Parts: sequence; structure tokens; C-alpha cells
Amino acid sequence: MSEEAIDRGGARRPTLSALAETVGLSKPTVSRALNDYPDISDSTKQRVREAAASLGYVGSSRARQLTKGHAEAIGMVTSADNIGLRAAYQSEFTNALSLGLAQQNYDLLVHTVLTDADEVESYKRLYGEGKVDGFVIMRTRKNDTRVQALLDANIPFVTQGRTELAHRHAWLDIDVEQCFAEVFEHLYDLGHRHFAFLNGGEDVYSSSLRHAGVVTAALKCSVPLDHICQLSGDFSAASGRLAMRRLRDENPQVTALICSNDAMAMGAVSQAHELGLSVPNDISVTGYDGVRLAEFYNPPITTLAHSAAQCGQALASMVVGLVQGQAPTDHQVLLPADLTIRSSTAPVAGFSPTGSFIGRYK
Amino acid sequence: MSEEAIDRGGARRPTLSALAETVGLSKPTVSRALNDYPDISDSTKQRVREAAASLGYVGSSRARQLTKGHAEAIGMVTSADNIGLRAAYQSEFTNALSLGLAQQNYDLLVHTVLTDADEVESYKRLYGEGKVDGFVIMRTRKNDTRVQALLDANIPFVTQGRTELAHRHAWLDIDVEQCFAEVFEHLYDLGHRHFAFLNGGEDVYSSSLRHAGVVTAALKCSVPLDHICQLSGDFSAASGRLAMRRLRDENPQVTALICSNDAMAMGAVSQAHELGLSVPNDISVTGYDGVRLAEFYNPPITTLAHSAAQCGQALASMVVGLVQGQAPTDHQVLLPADLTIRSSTAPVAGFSPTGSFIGRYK
DNA sequence: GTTGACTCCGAAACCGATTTCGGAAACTTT
DNA sequence: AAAGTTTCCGAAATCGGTTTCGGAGTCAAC
Repeated sequence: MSEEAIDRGGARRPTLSALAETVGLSKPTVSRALNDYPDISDSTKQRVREAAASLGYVGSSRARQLTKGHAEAIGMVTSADNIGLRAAYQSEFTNALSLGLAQQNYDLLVHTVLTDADEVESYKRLYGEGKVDGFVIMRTRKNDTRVQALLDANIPFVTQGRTELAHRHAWLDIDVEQCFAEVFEHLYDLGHRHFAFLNGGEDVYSSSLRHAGVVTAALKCSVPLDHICQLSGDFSAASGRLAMRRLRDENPQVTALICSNDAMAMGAVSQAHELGLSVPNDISVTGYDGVRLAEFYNPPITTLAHSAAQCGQALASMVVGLVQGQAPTDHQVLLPADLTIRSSTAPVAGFSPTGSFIGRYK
Repeated sequence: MSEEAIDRGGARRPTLSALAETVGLSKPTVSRALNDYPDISDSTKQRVREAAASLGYVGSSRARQLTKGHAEAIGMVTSADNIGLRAAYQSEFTNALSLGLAQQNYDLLVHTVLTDADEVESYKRLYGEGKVDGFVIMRTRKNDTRVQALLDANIPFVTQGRTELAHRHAWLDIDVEQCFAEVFEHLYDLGHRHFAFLNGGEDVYSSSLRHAGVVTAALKCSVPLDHICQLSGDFSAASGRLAMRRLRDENPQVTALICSNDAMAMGAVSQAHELGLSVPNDISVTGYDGVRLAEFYNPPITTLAHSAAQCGQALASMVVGLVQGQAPTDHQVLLPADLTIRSSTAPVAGFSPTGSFIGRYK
């Protein structure tokens, strides 16, 4: 009894044939009328459209996909390994991406796998089955196996973040080298001379760019590199906390901590307060991403803001261009990030911009 | 020149017919072999599978969808109106949902529309076109037009949150009435006697349940209702800030603020600090949801935690059950939330648990 | 040796659209 | 009036699978 299927309203949706029958025309004619082909008279088109509307006809995307050969959908694969890591950013980003795709009549298919290792297989299956026409790959990694695999399989994709193979695929990235240099200089201008830099893991491609930005700025400011304590985390608030604890224990002379995302910055600040350190009085902390909560943190976090919404929108039009046959190399975009100064950074104790303190290393 | 389509690797994926040809069998036989039908000999199955593997055959989901009559996908429609509002929670939730669906061979289709008003149309189109088999509806509203429309159209769905029509559809909800009563009592036990309650908007269905929980607990504790300042916000950190400002200006006697989600609690705390108020010394603040960042806020926020991951997983199996014909009324689940006490709540100044202060209203 | 049951596989129809090709009717031309 | 255009529409094939139905074998039983 209980196992028999529910009746889902007997009146099934009308098909093209049914519509053709009611208007007294053939199937192809009705199809062309609905798709506004030039070889159908205006009066017929009118008649067909009215009938379609009154019958509530909605074309089957399944059948259309089969004949047209594309799915009108873009895929995004994430792994459960990363769930929650940068939750706030990803959500803003995903929504923007989905909205951008919707505006071009594409849907977003989200697939989550258990571990990073399963990702490539999912890409191949989703594309092979024809469920999607292309992919958006989040957060490129060093020697990214996903990029290599999709390149080999000739599957259209655009990455968020560059890779070693950036010349061969479409990508959208933030100019992290530039903006981490900027934040370094901001802190230097506030009188800081002993820094810590909490980078993302070595496996994340942008880590090396961030590192380069910091080093470049340090050289420019004549700050010796051994005055920069290098730490690495995993973009989680917990790893920010850990970093702050190590800093206090092992490098108490540090007065400025540069974090690679906002979550780590928040974690670091929360740990600082528990340790009785004041941010920004005892130590300045900066983030990256510009998630909304950073503004409402206590204190509000100085960060490098880039719009997740803008990235999502841009990626949407890029990937749609790609699957419609445009060249990957026509879709390579580098966006800036805005140094957004808030209350988690302040001049170092006893620093006066015009005093002798300046130029300590010169 | 530049407008001609890119060649996507001439060697197209093999079809079932091609596979049939290479093994020297008919199309139906090969199909049944791959789907493990009992009327195919084991040796043939073996042979077919090996050939499929060596040719890299992947069945077209498009064709399968057309004949089988279902899309093996579940839809979720969000509106840009809500982007960022509860970003952190939604991301954790979406990933869990997607993972749960993937484990049952369903994909998650995310569609974002510009305004709430466009939502219903998208539901109808996505289902009508056959792109999805059912929906998950996030955050039910009062007199939810989405629920009514889907019910009318006989489209399978499960909601996250109850509605006035809860007896007619599948839903998963948190027992907010119970847990907001709990958090009220927690604050009461700390000696608080003047409360503020920052609810979600009137349009959100759960707002009335939260309200009921607070009122019930107040009655139980003999706290007169005019000692509870009622505020309403929109789940954003900004509205939490606003509430705290109004509280300071208009109701300075309040010592405990109950917020309807973590983002508002964080906003309230950040504003309190800017106003020179200490949390929890001058005022206690509580949240709801239990997003990860609440733990790393400064101070860590006392909250009512419910697992987004668990909700997502549960919703996944519910909606899959539904589209496979089970009755909506077999899928109605009420989950508890855990009162997670952190540092944003503390005893009211001068309160001693055993002193005369207790029982002030009794 | 015919009947019956059982095992294994193929021909053809089908899902619901689109596309190719061609043909009938109406309308111009010469 | 015959020939050539143009306009509009339909028959049939196609996309890549699944399902229905039946048929050819093999083997045991009567």
C-alpha cells in the first residue's frame, strides 16, 4: 500500500505534438514558430504562441538538450574537505555566479565530493554524461591536477585564480601580488618594522604570489626579510588563532600580522584578545577578501576587499563565452583589490610619522 | 577568423550504438548489460563492461533523462535580495545538501533570481522544463507564496522551516520555540531581568515561533512582558548594529539582548564596543545558528547551535524520498538546537546566584 | 518427437524536441 | 499560359538512450 507511487496530478504537461495537434499544424512548424524562425508567417506564429500560452506549454529541456547537444548548465565541484573554510566568501561568490549564469540562460550545477581526490573524476563524469557544458574551478592549487585533467580532456573551464598553465586556459584572478605589497606598505607607513605573514598553504597557487608581493614591498621599504616571520595556515579561523599563539610565544617583537584571508584575521584577533593582547594597540592585523562580516568584527578588520559579486558575474560571462566557442586566451582577467583601512591596524606604539623613528633601516 | 568555433577534440565520446558495434551485440543488449539486467548472461555482461571501460564509454545523461522521465537533480532557488544576509550559514548548508544529494546520485541545481517576486516563476519553469525533479525551499516565509504555488502545481518539495500549511508538505525545522525559551532561561538564571529580543522580520515564518518561545519562557520566569524590548531586524549584521544603538539610546536598562541569528549578534556586539559598552559586562548578547565564526568572534558568541551539515544531509534524503514517490507527510522532522554558552553572556552586574536578587518578580 | 519451460538476445517503438530536405500554393515574370 | 520565384509548411530522420515484445536456441519432460 504505502509503497505505491504517489499520483502526481494526472494531467501531464502538454508536449510539442499535443500543441501541434490543437493548433492543427505539424510538429516542426510549431517548433519553428516558437523559436521565431523567419520561414513561418507572422499570423501562424501568433496563433501558435497564443495556443502555447493557453495550454501552459513549456518545452522539455531534456529533449532540447539531446538534439542541441548542450546542457545549458555550468558545473562547480567542491570537496567536503573545504566546507566551512571560507564559507562566507564562497556563498557570496556562488550566488553571484549563479545569478550571472541565469541572466544568460545557464544554470549552475553544484556537485560536492568527499575528498579532493574525487574531484577530477566528477568533472569527467559530469561533462561526459552531458550534464554540464563547462566548469568554474574555485581556488587554483599548485600543479593543479584539475586544470591539467580538464586541459587534457579538452573540457571548457575557467579558473578563479591563475596556475602554472595560465597561458593555456581562461582565468580570473585578483592581483594579489600588488595588493599584498600595498598592505605591507600601509603597515610600514604606520611605523611597523617587525612583521608576520600568515600565508595560505603551499598547495594553494596564490600563496606564492602573496609571498612575492610581501617580499617585493619589504625590499622596497628596506625591511630585512628576517624581520618577517613566515607562518602558514589553511584559511580557517582556527589556523588564525594558532598563528597568533605561536607569534606571542615565539616572536613577541612582531607588531603587525598580515593574514591571507579574513577568517584567519578574525581568528587571530580573537586569540589575541584571549591572550590579553589588544588589537590594534599591541598588534595590527590585516585580512583579505573583504567579506561583509569583516566590517562588523570587533574591531573592524582592515582588509583587501574584492567583490565576490563582481568576480561571480565576470566568471559567469567568461565561462559562457568559452562554451560558446570563444578562445580561452580571450578570457584572462586580472582585477585589483581595494585596501580598506579599518580599526585593526594602527600606528605602532610611540611612532610619529615625522619623527626619527622613520627610516630605521635606511 | 576569430569567430569560428573552436575545435573541441574531434574524437567525440562513443555512443551506445558504437559500443554495441564493437562488441558485436545489439543496442538493447548492451544497455541491459550495463544496467545489470538479469536476462543477460554473465559472460556477456563481463564482455560489455570491459569494452565500455576500454572505450571510455560514459552514458549520456541527456538521453537517459528523456526516456526515464526524471532529471536526477534537485533545484534550489535563491533571490539576490538575500545574498550575503546569512552568507556563512547558507554556504555550509548548501555544501552539505549538495554532498547528501551526490551520495544518492542527484545533483544540485542552483538558480538565483533578482527579486523574490521572480522566484515562483523560476520554480515552475525549472520543473516544467524537466531540469529538476523537486526543490528544497530555504527559509519559509509567512503565507509563503512559493509553498502555495508548488502545492498547487503538484511539484515535490521540502522546506527548511515550517509554514501554515505544514501538514500538507515535507519540512525540516529546528525547534526554535523550545530553544529560544532555553536561551531566555539561561539569561534569566544569570540574573538578567530586562531583556531585548531582536527578532527577524515579520515576513519570516519562524519569527512568530521565536517570539512564542521567548514569551513562554518569560511567563514561566514571571518576567513581565514590558521588560522585554521587542526589536526587529533582517538577519544582517547591520541590523544588529542598529538594534544595539537604539537599545543604548532608548532602553539603557536592558542587560541582555537575544538575537535571532549570529550575524545580528555580531553586529550588535561590534556596535556595543564602539559605543563604549562591554560585552558581556555591560550587556549580554546571544545568537542563533552556530556558524563557525561565532566561535571565533571577539568575544565568542553564546549561541543556539544547529548543524547546517546535518540539516543539509537530512534535507537531501528527504527530498530524494519525495521525488521517488514517498508521501510528504512521512518527511516532517523537528530537530533541536544546542545552547552553546560562550563568553558573550555573563551574570548581570552585582548578581549572586544565592542572593536576594533572585526571585525579584516573584 | 512433440511439448513446455527457461535462457539469452534483437527488432522496433518510444521519449520530445530540432533539423534537413523537399513540395505545394501563391505570386511574378516573360 | 508557361516558367521562375517566393512564401509557407510537412515528412522523415536524428539525438542517445530505454522498454516492450517476441523469437531463436537449449534442455528436460512426457
